[in-house]
Amino acid sequence: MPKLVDHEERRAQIIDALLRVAADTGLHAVTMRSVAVEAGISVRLVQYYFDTKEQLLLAALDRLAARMGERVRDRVRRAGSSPAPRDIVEAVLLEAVPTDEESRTFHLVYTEYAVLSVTDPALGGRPFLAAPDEMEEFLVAQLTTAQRAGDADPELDARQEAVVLLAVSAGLGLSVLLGQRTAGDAAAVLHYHLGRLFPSR
Amino acid sequence: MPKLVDHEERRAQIIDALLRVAADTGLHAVTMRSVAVEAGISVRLVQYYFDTKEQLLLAALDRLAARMGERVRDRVRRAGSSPAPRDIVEAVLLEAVPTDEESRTFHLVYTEYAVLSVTDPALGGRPFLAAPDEMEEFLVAQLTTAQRAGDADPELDARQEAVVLLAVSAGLGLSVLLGQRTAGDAAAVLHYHLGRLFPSR
DNA sequence: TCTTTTATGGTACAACCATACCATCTTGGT
DNA sequence: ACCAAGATGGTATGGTTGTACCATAAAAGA
Repeated sequence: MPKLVDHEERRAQIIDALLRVAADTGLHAVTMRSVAVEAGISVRLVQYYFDTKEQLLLAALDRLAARMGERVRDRVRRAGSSPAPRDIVEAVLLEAVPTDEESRTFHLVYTEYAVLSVTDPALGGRPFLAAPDEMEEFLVAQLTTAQRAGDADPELDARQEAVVLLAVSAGLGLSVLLGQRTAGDAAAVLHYHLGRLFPSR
Repeated sequence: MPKLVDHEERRAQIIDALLRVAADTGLHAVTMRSVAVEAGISVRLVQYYFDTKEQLLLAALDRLAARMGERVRDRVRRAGSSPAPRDIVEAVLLEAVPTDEESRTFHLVYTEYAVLSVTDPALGGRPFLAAPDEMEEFLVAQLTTAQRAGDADPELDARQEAVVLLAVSAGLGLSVLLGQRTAGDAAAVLHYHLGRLFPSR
């Protein structure tokens, strides 16, 4: 065997190029050529590591979803020393608001994929379903914990409130992406809403 | 002068064809040819009524935004006989949840445009800004009215709550579009949340 | 009836796209 | 030292897209 190239590393490098292209010229501008140019390699190589464009797009989506999962888990872990449900919930939901550049890229491209999946059958079953469901269960658990601990009104319907929380963070994140609101404003609104859910005492 | 053709009607017919194509094969599948086929006319005619593709897309976006404005105003008018702010707010926000097929088409295509506008400079300034701002002011007004009438907790920050409402309805609408939730569920969640904002007594 | 304007069809063209194919280095094993 | 296999470059091909161009039918005004 010849040259020794780490395939996974190469693939990651190409996918990162794709994400950069998608983030600043749109998912529709992602072509074999544009990705190759952005990655600084030849088109042939993109073909070599991802046989077809569809496979390239699917691989990029997988990486995106995995990376976003990591980011959320990191947030939970970092806020995990103080086990107050309110802090955990706020940390997790804040991940939906694009603050740093990486976050913005991820959410923009992810949203582009999500919208595309509505009409493109090839993206049909993808992780657009699983992740939100997990998240909903997680939020329900946190809310009921808080209720039992007396940190949240026991009259609340935890499941409905969880769905509201998910919708709020998605809506705020989208408005930030569209440039209607700054990330700071969105974070403040989220903070306010959580303040109503978890009365300080 | 010859044949007598109502230009506006023709243009509307073509734009409707575009919306149908965009709604069931995606905005990326909107091409001069696909629109012409869907409208049952020749490509040349599409060129004739909209000189360039960009102008066609912009005209379609304008029509879309206008039509959505109409729908919201209709809702307000229909719920307007009983002037309870809560009913008005619920009616308006429910418009963001795609129930009937026309509503689904509109919101899907509108969302596709909105996401596209992030990366496409030609869609830069468009109505993605104006409409939400108007809406925010409207909601603030309704909330403060309700507070003065004793129908809502005067402790609430009307502006923050308005932003939350906007985010909730956008988030719920998106989740319905993505097939994560039914329109009925989304409406129920919205109803629940409004129930918390406007205590029955 | 003739002409001028409008509405339409068809086609050609240059650019771009995904992909298939052919060739050429490079290097690990023998 | 050689060779087989992996890694890469270049190019050809068939299809699609937006748009420009050339034609013609139709009908309103003279």
